[in-house]
Formats: sequence, structure tokens, C-alpha cells
Amino acid sequence: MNERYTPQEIEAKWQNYWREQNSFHTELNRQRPEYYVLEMFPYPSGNLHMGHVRNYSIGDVVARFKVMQGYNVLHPMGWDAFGMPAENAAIKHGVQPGEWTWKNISNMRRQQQEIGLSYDWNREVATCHPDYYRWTQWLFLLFYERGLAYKKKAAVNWCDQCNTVLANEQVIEGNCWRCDSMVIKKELEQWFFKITDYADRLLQDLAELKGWPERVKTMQENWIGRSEGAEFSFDVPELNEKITVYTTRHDTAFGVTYVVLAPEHPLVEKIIADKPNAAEIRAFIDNVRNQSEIARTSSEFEKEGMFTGAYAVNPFTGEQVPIWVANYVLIEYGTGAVMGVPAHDERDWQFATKYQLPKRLVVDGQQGQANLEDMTGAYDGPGVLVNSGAFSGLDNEQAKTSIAAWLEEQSVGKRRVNYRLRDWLVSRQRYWGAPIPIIYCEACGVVPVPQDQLPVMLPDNVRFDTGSVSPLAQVDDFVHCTCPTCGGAARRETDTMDTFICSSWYYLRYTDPRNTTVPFDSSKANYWMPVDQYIGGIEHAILHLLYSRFFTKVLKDAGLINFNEPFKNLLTQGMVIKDGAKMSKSKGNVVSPEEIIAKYGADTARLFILFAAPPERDLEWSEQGVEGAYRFLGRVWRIIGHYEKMVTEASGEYDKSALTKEEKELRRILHVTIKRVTEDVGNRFNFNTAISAIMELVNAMYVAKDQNAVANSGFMREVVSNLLKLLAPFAPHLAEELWQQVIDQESVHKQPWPVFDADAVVLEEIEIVLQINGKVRDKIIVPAGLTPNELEKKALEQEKVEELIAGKQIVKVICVPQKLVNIVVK
RNA sequence: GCCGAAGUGGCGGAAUUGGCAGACGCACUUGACUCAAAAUCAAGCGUAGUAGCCCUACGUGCCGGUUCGAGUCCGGCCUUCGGCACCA
Repeated sequence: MNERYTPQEIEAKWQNYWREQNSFHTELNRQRPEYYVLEMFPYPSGNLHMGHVRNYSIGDVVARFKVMQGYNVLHPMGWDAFGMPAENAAIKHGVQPGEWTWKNISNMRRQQQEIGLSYDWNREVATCHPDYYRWTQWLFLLFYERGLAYKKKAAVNWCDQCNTVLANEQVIEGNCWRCDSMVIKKELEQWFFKITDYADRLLQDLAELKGWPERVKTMQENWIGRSEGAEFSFDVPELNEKITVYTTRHDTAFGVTYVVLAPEHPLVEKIIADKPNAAEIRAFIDNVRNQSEIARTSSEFEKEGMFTGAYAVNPFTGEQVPIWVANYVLIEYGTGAVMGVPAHDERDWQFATKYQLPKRLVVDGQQGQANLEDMTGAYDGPGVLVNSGAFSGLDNEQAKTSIAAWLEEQSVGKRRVNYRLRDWLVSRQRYWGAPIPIIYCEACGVVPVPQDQLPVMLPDNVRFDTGSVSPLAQVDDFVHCTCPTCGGAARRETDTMDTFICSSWYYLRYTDPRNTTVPFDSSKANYWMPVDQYIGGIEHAILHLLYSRFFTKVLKDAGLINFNEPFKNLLTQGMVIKDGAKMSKSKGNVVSPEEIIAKYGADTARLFILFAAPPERDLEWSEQGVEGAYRFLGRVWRIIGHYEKMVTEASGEYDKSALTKEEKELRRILHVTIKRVTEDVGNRFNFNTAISAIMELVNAMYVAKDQNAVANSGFMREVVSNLLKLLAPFAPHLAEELWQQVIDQESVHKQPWPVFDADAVVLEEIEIVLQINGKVRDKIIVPAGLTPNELEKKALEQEKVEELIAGKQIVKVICVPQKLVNIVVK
């Protein structure tokens, strides 16, 4: 073999070899345990960045490790290929979005192949391919049939920059998730998926996800935002109407001193129509509607409201209370109307103080001593009900139950659970997405496109500078069609689907990627799914991961799959940062994977990324660290080169009992390393410590070389072959090269993962720490396996110990076998 | 405000079940090799005291507790990062 390690020569060779051998092709096989490892598929932006390299390196180690352990491993890759950037490129450079996207895909696929990733490329999918989006459309229709896709007019999020609507999940602090510009509210008719029907299951089943990080589960929990309360009605006698309010504090219902409606509430216009200051109130409402969403929903925002001139009757007290309209009540949550209880809600306190509305204390938290005069803010703690009719004297938590029961008996209200989660707005006024397969017929109304007419193909040669209208609406051939039901003239829906729909089921398509009759065969999906290990960025904690969970539940209800949750274990990798900041073009701190691979090779890049930090933590890019990884691989190359002749000429067998002391020690380190790497990769995903263990083994091989102590060629073959197996998932090219040169002609990646020899890892002599009063005072070498009594005796015999405890009384001696002796004296 | 995660050398990080804090790597220092440099191989490297070795004391964000023994467990804080937030 060459004296120097030259990755540039080695890597391409093995990448071709793996491709020619179809090394990573996977078939369904019920005789073997399956394992599905998946990295989030990328958007084909044009080039891989270091975050991708990290993501794929992690997945590749897991995949190769599991293959060697004997699992039937599914490890696919594909493209989340619809979306805005392709259209922006079309507007800017005049290139067709499809052309731009496919070009990017082939470039990024090449870059992935240069990393040496073990994907089964036969299963590659791209969401923008008609063979894929046909089934996205099919699934839309499934949702439609099941009553989970519907169209409604609502105030929706609109991004002026992207010229389209957005789902709530895509609005980050009031800004567009993609272009970061401010999101405004627009009243539009749009398609929604009824994710709220699944709110409770999406919340409950989080408990099943033992292999998910706590913070992701918490984020989803917060997002779903379940609250338990009650809903009840106030009569409005002058209109013969009712105002229904939602509250989680029905125990404070006797403290209501006013009722507030959201400005958008449908009753507002009715109430104010005949009032003298109606015009003034309307002006106020218009003003509130023009306030931005973030401003309006910020708790620091000044509360403003107006009295409507009408009154409502509190069903508990029979009292009339004024009806207000105010900016702090949101039409989307609850009933769009709330009861005002200034004494026990901070917002109501502020509002009532500002507009001099009365306050009434109904929960006493100070054993009868509480009074309004002493209060400087609302009291929202526990206490006993006062001024609350028949409920006075009850503990406020008990009162919730009693009052809810009363509401239901009197038929003025009921218990109710509310969610913060909104339905998923799925239509987009964009071209580069899957067309929504719906036809509008004047005679038949809304008609779903029949399955045999799918896919509804995206037309070519479209103009993109159409402003706030979907580009598809400008294409007459696309829009005009015949009604599938009556054959009359009809129009197609011109909106496309949110790309998050495409990515909500791709993991299922991988299990059966070329199926032409259904999106996937159920038995195949049931064999491979759920994904055993999913790996991706934390930025999808809510968006993609919530939508995919929703899809899985709907498909289960439809009988297409037999599992509840798509991703059994989730690893959220940290960011790759440089100089303390995320790599970005604007900061000028981007390191190009291609350049690194050209300079050091893919094995070095992979090794550095996996070694520099545990996968969940942010990783600081360090060129010197990369050098270190490269140096280590060179060290491996040279030490194996040193033993090459010995190992190639050796047979596999040797007499273990004939090993020298030094050989035994090296063998012990080898098997300890096998044990550690197996556990670190298999149980904990601590690739950094797995690699450090391999480094220690290599260091020990250098020590042995220095001692000139290893002469047993059969044993050395064991060391070298196992070292290469351990290294194979991390540095697949180098391991393959050395394996085939030194050990065997069959791929190292087809070898069984090594199993450690329990006898080899046992030490004959061990070091015992001697403590006096918990402080380390000495260390002794003793034969392994001494009983605590023997240990204690040995410890007390030590000269140094005798010296230190002389004249003192021994209170207690603690012996931890194989570890330490602690002598407690006074 | 509510919820979650994390704080360990100059740096990235390790310590898996309460048992030698700092594995492994980077940086740095030194030696060997070399005319020299690079590469490589070898050694040292928490802080303070000491010329130096031995040794001693201190040391895992802060304060306290439990324990023979705490980076690890408990109570109370502080800081950083992330999510949610006028959600009634």
C-alpha cells in the first residue's frame, strides 16, 4: 500500500465500486429485523451546506452500523422540491422553475455522493415529479372525502413579499418564515385541513414518543395549547340575542362586571346599529383591524375599548353588565367574547382601571382578610369563594366543578376544552407546487378531480409576475376544463398546495417509491414504518413534525397504515456555527463542503463533524479541528501500513493463551474499544466518544509498536480487522481501502459488526483508590476480584495509610469492590 | 409571565449506576529526526504555593443540604439559549 494517505485517490474509487455493486440496495425481507433511518430530505437550493453534511453524516453512521449489525436497513434520500425559491429564480433569471430545480437536484445529488453516503438511490423521490405529486393530490382528495379538507373565508396570514397566504405555523413572530417580511391579515377564501379535529390525539400521543427530545414535545404541547374551561351565555335582552363567552375561570363568574366582544365579533354591528355613536365605534374597529397582528397580541400593547351602549345579563347574578368592544379580545380564540372579571384577571384589571369599570372580589386568598382596597392588581391565586351566592365558601378549584355542573343543569352553558391550534391553511397562490385537484362547476359546485384523471399536471411556460393572483389563473388551458360530473364547462382551482403537504408523507413513499396504483402499498409501509430514527434540525419542531404526525393519524383512520406515529426516535441535530454565529452568506462565514472534501476528503469531513461535538449540540467549525481529524486518519493509515505485511500473511487463528503481557494488554484495549463503540453508537448516539475510543485504540497500537512487543501475526490481524470494522461507519472509504488491501476482498461494509470478548476486557490487576475521609491519599494495584474484607485489610496495611491514620480512631471503612476503599477516621 | 434545555481547563468536549474531575482532540511548550523547515514520532500541559521534584491546598455558575463520598441527588438562586405568550 501507499506510504501516504491520499483520500482524493481513494474516495471516488470506492464510491464507484459501491454504485456498481449496488451495495446499498434494500428489499423488503421479513426474515430479517428491519431498521428505517431517515434524514430530513433537503430543499434543492443548489448546494449542500455544512448543516446538511452533519445531518447526513449522522444518518450514515447509524445506517452503516445497523447494516453491519445484521438489520435490513432502509436509508433513502429525496427532494422537497416545490417552493418559492424556484419561482423567485424564474422571475429573476427567466429560467423555468422545473429546470432550475432539476439542475439543483443533480448538483446536490452529486455532492451527496461525494460524501460517500449509503443511500438506496433506487428509492429516490422528488415531490415536484408528477409521479409523486399525483399521490399528493390523491391524498388531498382522501382528506376531502373524509371531511378534513374544506374551504372557508377567513382573516388569513398574507405575505406581500411572497404574494401568498401562510399557515399559522409559518408565521414566526409576525413575520414570514421564508422571507422574514411582515405578515398582514387579509379576508380571503382559502382551503384548510382540519388539524384541529386531531388536536387531542396530537397532544395525547406525545406521551408515546419516548425517543423524542423533551423540548420538541414541549414545543408541540405549547403550540397545541389545550385549556379546560367552560362556555356560557349572557342574554342581551334588547336584541333577544345571546353572547357566549369562554373562560377557564368560571369560578369567578360572580365577579363579572362587564362583557367584551372582539371587534370582529358578528354581534357587534347588530348591537351598535341604532346607537348614536355607531360611527365612532366603527371607526375604532377599523382602527384596531389595521393594527398589526403582533402589535395587537402583545401583552405590552395598550388596551383600548369602547362601550357599545348595550347590556347583557349575567346568568349567575341576574345583573345587567355593560357590553364593550376591545382590542385585546381575539376573534379566533374561544368564542371571540370574554367575561370581564377585573379582580381576578390582570388584563381585566388594567382595562377596568383605565375605563373606571367596577371591580368585585370573589376569590379570597387570605382567610377572609382580602379586600379590594388593598389590591394593586388582580389576584389570580387559589382561595375561597366570596360574594358568590350559593357557591360562597367553596374552595375555588371545587367551585369550578360545582359551577360547571350548575351551568349544565340550567342549560346556560357547558364544560369545554379549547385549543390554541388553528386549522392548517393549505392553499397557496403560487405556481411551483402541487395543484389542488378540485374543479368548480356552475351546475355541480365543487367537484373533486376523479382519481383516474390524476395528476392534475402543472402547465409549462407560465408567467410568474402576476402579483397576488396565482400564476396558474393566467393559463387559460389550465383553468378551463370540463366538469367530470356533468361534462359542462368548468374552472379548475388555481391555487397549489403548501409544500408542507408534500413533505408530510414522503417517508411513506420511500417504502414503495415506484407504485403506480396507490401512494404506497400498505403492507410495505407497515413493514418499514415507523421510522426508527429520524434526524433533522430543530427548526421543524412544530411545522413538519406536527403536520407529519397529523397525516399519519389520518392515514391510520383511513385504514391505509396500522401505526399511530411516524417517527419513533427523533434526533435534533445542532447547528454548524463559525465564529459564534450560524454560517450565512451575509455574515461571510460560510465554509463550503465541496472545498473541504477536495482538500481533506469526505472521511475527514465526516470524522471531524462527528467528533467535534455530540450531535444535539451546536458545532463550532474549526479548520484546526479538521486538520486533527485528517491527522488521525493518517495515523491509522501508517500504523496499518506498519503491520501490513504481518497481517496479510497471517491466518485468522492463533493461540490466545500464548500472548505476551503486552499483547494481552493491547487485546484488552481492543475489546474495551469494541464494547464502547458499540454502546456509544448503538445506545447513545455519542459519536464523539465512540471516535475518541477508537483514537485510544490507535494510540495503544503505537505504544505496542514502540515497545516492539507484538509478534503474533494472527493476533495483529484481529486488531487490524476489528479496527477497520469499527472505523467503517465513520470513515467508510478509508476503511474499505485498507480492508480490501490488507484483510479481504469482500467489502468491509458487508462484515458483521464485531462483538467484544468478555474474557478479554477483564483486568488481572486493578488499581484501587485509597481515600481517608473522602480524600484520595494513595492508589494500590491489587489482583482483581478481592472481597471487600481482603481489600480493607490490604488498604490498612499500606504504609502511607498507617502514617496518616496514626493516633486516630477508625469510625468506618467503605469498600467498593474494583474501585476504592474509603477510611473514615476522627 | 409560563414551559424546556444548558452552564466543567486557553478552546471543542469526557466522566454511562453517587466513587480518582478534565478521557479524546485542538492550541501551546519541549525533545528526537533534519543543513533547515514541514511532515512524522515521543513527552509535558486546570489554578496557586515550590528553582524543581515530591507534596499540599483549591477547583465543575452561586448559596445551602443529604451522604463515608456530589460535576452527578435535594432545596433556593444567577446567567445563557430556545419555544409559547393580551389564548380569557
